[in-house]
Amino acid sequence: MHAFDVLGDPVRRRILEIIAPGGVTSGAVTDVINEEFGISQPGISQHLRVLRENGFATVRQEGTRRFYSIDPQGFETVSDWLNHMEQFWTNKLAALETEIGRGKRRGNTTKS
Amino acid sequence: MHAFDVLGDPVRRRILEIIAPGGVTSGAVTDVINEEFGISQPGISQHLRVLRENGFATVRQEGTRRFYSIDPQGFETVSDWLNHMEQFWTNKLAALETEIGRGKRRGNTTKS
DNA sequence: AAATTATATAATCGATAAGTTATAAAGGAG
DNA sequence: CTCCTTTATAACTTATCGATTATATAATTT
Repeated sequence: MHAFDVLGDPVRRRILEIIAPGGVTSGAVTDVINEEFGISQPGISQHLRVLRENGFATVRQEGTRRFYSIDPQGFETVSDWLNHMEQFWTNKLAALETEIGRGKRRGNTTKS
Repeated sequence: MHAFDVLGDPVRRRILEIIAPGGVTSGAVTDVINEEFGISQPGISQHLRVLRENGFATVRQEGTRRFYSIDPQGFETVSDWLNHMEQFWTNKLAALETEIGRGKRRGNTTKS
């Protein structure tokens, strides 16, 4: 499974947000995800597995608990590809914003 | 379909690379993708549609040809989320690199 | 007008991902 | 040792995605 596919799932993106501070137990993740998405413990465990196996999460086991943290590895792949493409879309975006900033401003809220 | 899912497909990522310079015809895209992935014209057309409908590509029609270019919009979504998460994984990455740079390799537990 | 070129859409099919329920494994508590 | 707790895995089902073939649309050429 490609790194982008891993991030394609909203549950997995949410899990990454939850474990971002680091050292979050599987159970804590399960509580939040179950509350927000209504999916079962095994379903969540499988998402955690996907994150592990694709270098987005690391685990530290302590007794019966498993503490999850973000693994930067997985992010590198997506970051690298985006950086590779970035010159193209950021140029376009910058050009677009300049255009807007010049002639046709109406209700502009941002100072620059 | 979420922006990350759009980028999850290798064919679509390749198409974006191809149209990155801008003003590339559907036919030109088809030639390259067909050569590299061996998939048919309709298959490629459908990928172009996904890119269009999700704000990753724009089209300019001229006669019977359609010229594709990158639309920065789609990238913004993924970029925003990654920036939102970035502090967590870049900190970790930086820490990791510093550690390696100092030659602290004792107790190495990387899975590789 | 008919044929050709360029591209998109429709219908369909097979693979796979994401969920479910049921169960296993393994560490503490009583 | 037996019973919870915590987490993971297995087996299965269903929905969705990506491909194919066939066809439509629309501009251009003959």
